Amino acid sequence: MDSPPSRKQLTHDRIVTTAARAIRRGGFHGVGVVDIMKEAGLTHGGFYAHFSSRNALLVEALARAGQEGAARASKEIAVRRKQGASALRALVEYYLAERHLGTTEKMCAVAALASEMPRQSTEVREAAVQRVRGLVTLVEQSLAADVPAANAPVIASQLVGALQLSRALGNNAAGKALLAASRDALLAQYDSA
Amino acid sequence: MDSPPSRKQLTHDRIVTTAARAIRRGGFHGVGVVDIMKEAGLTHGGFYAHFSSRNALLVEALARAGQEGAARASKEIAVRRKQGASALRALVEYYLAERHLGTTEKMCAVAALASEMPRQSTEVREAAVQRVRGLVTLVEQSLAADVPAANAPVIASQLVGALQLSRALGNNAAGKALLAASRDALLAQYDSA
DNA sequence: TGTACATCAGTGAACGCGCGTTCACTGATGTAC
DNA sequence: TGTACATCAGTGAACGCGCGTTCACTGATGTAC
Repeated sequence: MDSPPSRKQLTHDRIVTTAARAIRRGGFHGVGVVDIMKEAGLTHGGFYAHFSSRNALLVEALARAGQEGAARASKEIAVRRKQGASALRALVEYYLAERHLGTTEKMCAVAALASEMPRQSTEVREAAVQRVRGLVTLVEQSLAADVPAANAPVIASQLVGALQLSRALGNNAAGKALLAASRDALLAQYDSA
Repeated sequence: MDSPPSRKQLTHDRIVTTAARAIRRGGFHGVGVVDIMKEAGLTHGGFYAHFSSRNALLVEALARAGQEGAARASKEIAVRRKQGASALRALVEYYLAERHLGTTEKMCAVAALASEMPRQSTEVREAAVQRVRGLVTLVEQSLAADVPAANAPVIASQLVGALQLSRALGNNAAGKALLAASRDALLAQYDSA
């Protein structure tokens, strides 16, 4: 069924992957068509053979950022689980790791973009809603059996809020302290172990 | 000591107030010099008699947004306290009110701008840190005597995260449900009453 | 109290620049015979 | 297997537009005498 991807599909993919990182790094407004094409090793002229508009790229980039973020989270959670952590502890310690104070481009799109989401076009906002849902699902899957699933959206909010506020404080003692305090609070409340 | 404000000071103030609302409505990138001046009833040419750059306005606007937000919060909290709510309940019910799903321009600058803060210039980021600190202080002042002040940053994160995620979900049932769940979770944990 | 002048806040045209978008073209890939 | 042609992905120059910023000017305010 899957024919091997054409050259064009490969290029399209590369542009989307590049954009998925660029928006998490620089925000929706932060990187332009020219920069993304350059970063993907192309000239900007070919852009509209792949996307009907910049907006269309943003939609695809958000979806890609979600896939990448989920895949990375699963991997990192698996590593921590093998070391004996509960699923929730694994998620919390991964998500609120100090490393994420400085790097946003490979992390959660929701944490990177949340406050800009309501200001986007309809299509981008719809893609953003899917990202929020995806994050909530990820949390849900990490809850211990005795924690009701209804807590997942609240925990997701806490994760996002904590990462954003600590990033706003900076990659320094203040930021790290807030991360640590948030990890402790979440684990004390929801980690039965 | 305070001489009456000059005409120029009054105009300056009006521009800053306009900008403080504009950035919460449209984000740091969302509104330009021309729009802000127009909204303040002026032409854009006079801008640089008041500010050395757009960036300098952003710094002042953030500070103003903080003052306005704090004043509004105090007022709203006082109203709820008079009706018998605890300080924390008053804060939580004010901050996570459904009304704030649709309106950002008079609400908390941190919730409106958090994910954009790390991408700003040094001066704007410094002003942003002050806004985060201000929010934490507001929370701290609302904690019951038996709740350690160390919880304030975590609670602030939860407030910001919940408001942002529910705004991202939209001004609809999904958004309202997340707000309500977050209010309940915060009050169950920290409101001793 | 009235006039002459200096100061000053705000105007509006203009600038350079970067953005999203378009398009005629090129050079490579693939197909027909 | 080789040649002739069609298809197609990507190039690079150009566009209109809006942005932040500059500046010569105007009209109002305030001061000196």
